[in-house]
This record gives sequence, C-alpha cells and structure tokens, in this order.
Amino acid sequence: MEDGTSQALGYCTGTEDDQVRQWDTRADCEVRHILDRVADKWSLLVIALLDRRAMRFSELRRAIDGVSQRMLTVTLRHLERDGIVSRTVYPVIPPRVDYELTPLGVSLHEVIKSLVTWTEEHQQQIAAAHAAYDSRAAAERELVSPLHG
Amino acid sequence: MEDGTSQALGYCTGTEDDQVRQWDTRADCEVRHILDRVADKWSLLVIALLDRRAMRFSELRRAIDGVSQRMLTVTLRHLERDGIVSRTVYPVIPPRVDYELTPLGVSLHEVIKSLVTWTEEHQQQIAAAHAAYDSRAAAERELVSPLHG
DNA sequence: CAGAATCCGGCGAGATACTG
DNA sequence: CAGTATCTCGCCGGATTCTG
Repeated sequence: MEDGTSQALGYCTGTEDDQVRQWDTRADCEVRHILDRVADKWSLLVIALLDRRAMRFSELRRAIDGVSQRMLTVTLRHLERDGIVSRTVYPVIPPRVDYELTPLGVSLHEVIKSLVTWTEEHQQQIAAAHAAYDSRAAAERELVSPLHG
Repeated sequence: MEDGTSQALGYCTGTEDDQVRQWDTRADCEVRHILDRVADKWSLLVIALLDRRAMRFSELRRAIDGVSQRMLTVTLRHLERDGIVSRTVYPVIPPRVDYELTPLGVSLHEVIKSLVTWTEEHQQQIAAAHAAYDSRAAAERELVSPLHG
C-alpha cells in the first residue's frame, strides 16, 4: 500500500498572532496532510458528491468520469483514514459498499466551499493576471530574439 | 518552461444551490487551478512568509529551508502569473528582486488561514480517526493471517 | 545575487488482470 | 460489484551547471 503523505512538509502555524514558525520540524504538522487531502486530484470531487447523499463505489466511479478504479479506491481509503468519509459494507451478493461524509467531512466541506467561493469571486482577476503575465513574457522574449515580422 | 497546471481537473461549482456540475468540462474551470496553487508544496510557505513583509529571493530561499532554487523560482513564477505575488526588479549590481503579496494574494491568504484554522481545530479528531483506522486495519489483517504471537 | 537550462531518479497514477 | 496486485510510464522535483 502506498502512502501519499510521506513527503509532507511542515506548514505550522499557531493562531493569528503566531504565524509562521518551525519550518524545519515537519513531522508533527497536520496542516500539510489535510492540505494534501484537500488538494488531491479526486478527493474534492468525492467530498462534493458525497455532500449531497451517500453513494456506492460504482456510483462514484461513474459520476466522477476519468477516475481509475484504483485511484478511487486509494482516494476513498485516505478519506476514510482521515475520518472524512465513512465506509459501510453490506454483506450481500453482489457486494454493496456505501460511502458517506462524516460530520467531520461535512465540516471540512464547509471550509472548502469558502475556498471555492473565493476562487469564483476572483477568477476574473486571476485571468487578467494571466493575460498580463503572458503578454509581458511575450514582450520579454521579443527583446531577446526580435523577429517582429 | 514547464507547466504544472496542464493536468487540471474540473471541479466546477456554481453557487450553493448549484453544486456539482460539469465534471467532464475540465478546461474552463479555475477552481482546480487555484487549488493546485494553494496545495503546491511550497506556495503556501511563500504566501505565509510574504504576508508579513516583502522579501528577496535569497531571503525566501533561506527562510523556507529545503526548497531548491529551481522550485522556488517555479513557485514564484506561478504565483506571479496568478497575480498572487508581485515581482520587483531593482537594476542594481548585484541584482535585487523583491517579492510581495498583491492585494489578491492577501485576500487569498485570508481564506487559506481559515483552512489552517480548521485543521488545527480538528487535528485531534483526525488523529483519532487515523488511530481507529489503523487498528481496524491491523485487526483485519489478523483475521487473514492469524499469527497472534 | 537571481535566475535559466539540463540531466536524471523516484513515485504517482493509469491500465490490466485476478479474486471473493 | 468492489475491490487487490502488479507492471509500466510520465513527469515532478532535486542536483548541478552556466549566465548577466
């Protein structure tokens, strides 16, 4: 079994008055771990989907489109280990496994949504910044090799 | 020049009433992009540091400890392109380049801090979930190969 | 000092095949 | 259906070297 958290980095903060501390002690810091989970390629999708209702494995697989069965399993295991989703196995044939958000998961999703909201509110500015940066970079390149046809 | 955003995935939401939509149209979605930026291994550190004051390249390099010069450059370029940090070059010898958070960057940091705060408030629960999961997994393995010595 | 360019190793992730 | 196991490949990121 692989572990995606091994290369975790220490972003350790206290409260607002004690921001950036202990950059070197990276072992005991949970922030990076949760961030990895949140930013995970598929975690976010899973959390958003499960926020609406509990879903079966194959339901998630179909809903997410593009996720491999392996990565969905790995993602769900991680989320389960972090206490964000719960896994319920029904001993029937064919097997049935339901996944749903725990209260902790719901709580996390609230915070995530604020980040999503922020992005939506600022994506104009970001797009503008991209355009500005790219044109600047293009102008820069012009100076180096001016073929300005 | 490399681009870490090419494999972006579409986590597209509208407002609260229009949560999970268009999982397949992944091109026009900015959320994933920002998330990649936020979750980036070093971005967070840079943002947190620059929130206090403007800093030079080598200052950041020393402050962050563990970052390679290449990755710091790449990180800063990404953040600059997204309009999160600004880059100021002083045409002196030796060269001096200052980086600082833009208003957009400050705004983003506010949101990030809420995520950090959430993590701090719940890391007990997360740790408990880890312990529970691991012991369950261990018990599971016991059933398969019971060598219970 | 601040960076660009190049090389290269490790692992994250997809595809495939097998199981209960 | 809901996984696990194995193999492989791409590219992310560190180290190194070279400039202005």
